[in-house]
Amino acid sequence: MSDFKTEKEFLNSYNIHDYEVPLVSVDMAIFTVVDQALSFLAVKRADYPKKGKWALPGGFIDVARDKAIEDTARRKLHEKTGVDTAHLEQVITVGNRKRDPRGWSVTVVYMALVGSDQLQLTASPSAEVIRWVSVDSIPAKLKLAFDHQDLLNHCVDRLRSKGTYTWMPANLMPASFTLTELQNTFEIVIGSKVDAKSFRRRILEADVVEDTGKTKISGRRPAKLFRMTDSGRGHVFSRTIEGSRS
Amino acid sequence: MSDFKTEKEFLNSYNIHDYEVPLVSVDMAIFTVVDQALSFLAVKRADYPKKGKWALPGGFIDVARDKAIEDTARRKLHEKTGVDTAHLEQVITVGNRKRDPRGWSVTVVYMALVGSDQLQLTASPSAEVIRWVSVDSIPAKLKLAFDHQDLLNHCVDRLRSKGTYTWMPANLMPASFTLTELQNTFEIVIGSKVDAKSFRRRILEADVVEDTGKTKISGRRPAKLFRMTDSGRGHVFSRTIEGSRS
DNA sequence: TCAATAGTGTCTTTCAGACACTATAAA
DNA sequence: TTTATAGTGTCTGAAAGACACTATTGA
Repeated sequence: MSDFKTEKEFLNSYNIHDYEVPLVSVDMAIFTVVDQALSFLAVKRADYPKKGKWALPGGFIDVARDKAIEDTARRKLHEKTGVDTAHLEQVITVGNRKRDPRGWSVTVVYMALVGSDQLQLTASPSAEVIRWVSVDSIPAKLKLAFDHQDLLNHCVDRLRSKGTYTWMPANLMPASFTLTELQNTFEIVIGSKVDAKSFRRRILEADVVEDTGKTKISGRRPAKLFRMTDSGRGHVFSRTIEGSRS
Repeated sequence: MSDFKTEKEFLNSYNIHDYEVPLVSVDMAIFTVVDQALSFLAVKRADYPKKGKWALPGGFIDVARDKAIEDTARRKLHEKTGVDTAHLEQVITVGNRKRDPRGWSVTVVYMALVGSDQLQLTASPSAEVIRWVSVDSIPAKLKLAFDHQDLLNHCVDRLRSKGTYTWMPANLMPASFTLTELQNTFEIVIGSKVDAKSFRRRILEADVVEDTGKTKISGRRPAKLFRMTDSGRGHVFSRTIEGSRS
């Protein structure tokens, strides 16, 4: 390094373009439950590289527009789904020389959970095609570009794992829901059946839901409708729920 | 975007320096236990910006040398401590417009745990001054530059939290250790006393240590020396340990 | 009244907390 | 023989699993 006299002098002479720098992007795994299956949002790439291939939604940080990385994530989420408020969580950052043909590339991966009621898939400006895909049965045609399958797997693992000891999967629910519907969503997320009594005990004792006073009539006996409490939003249970022991 | 005919044509014309890109760095919270206190490694910055201020060790990705981000982290770890093998874990990525005076900056933060026996602080090439600092009592003179105190707090929180349900803190131990020493380290990490019987039961039933056959004579009754098992390396306990209930 | 779904009672199991106890060495 | 530290026996308590049970509706 040269020897500058002051910080100001140093900063005046500093130019990022004098250095070999990596690309930085944000990629997103946006989850919801569609037809009883945990699904993520896939987009067909409208531009090079990997034009026409399916991938996770994402893009570059707009240093003029985005104040912080999370803004980039929220912007992308809104562009694709029209949704603003949702559970948004940073999962991992992957960076290496190989993952993008344009060169050394870093991507910050976020996971978003959206309620299956609140989505209205917005056609993005670049007229990309967009669709929900079940995480367990991705058709051969939808093989994801770059290392996006790895990134997605990371997010799915995190979601499944947190599903056993946090309240997180509740963010996949609509504004009001029955406990059976909630249990069903948890089962889809963690991938195994859980006992109704244990599940209800856990939820009701944790103060994470409140009765709306309404009921839902669909099957035979009407079911009470609940909503999430604000206080429960980040709840972590003291033990994991595992499903059947045998 | 322009309309290229092929991916190759697109890539040939692509130049990262045509875009406004953020800086990308790696910062590290390197932990060990010194004098019964959880401590991290602080370095006195040898260059601008923030020359002369204390900070977390870190630096830019060397796109020529580092194949992947973790290589950058391992390189920094080795430069500062001379240690190669250690628990290394990505904690968070922070990126925003404000954190670095050079401009929009992203840092990928790693946490490393090193055994208090295996360190030999290497003077780094830029002749930085380096020292261990207790995380709970950082002297005013060592106020960290940039947002490094926030980054450190994130790492400490993660370590404390994982200390209650994983085997992670064992990576702070020397190659062999007594269960009392191990318990002591866990107590330092999680910040509360734990019951000896509960602790031993948990550890011994989890198959994460094995008897070395040797004993350590220091206090009165000699204590058995154990070592970590390889199989236990990533062990997650099924419940948290909390320390005293009252 | 029966089928189907909602919701409960209650016993067992697992593992942490509490704490009194025994064991083994040095001085 | 005392004292300090290592290490154990065993009871209690909290929360999950198992599963049989009751409740409420529509057909």
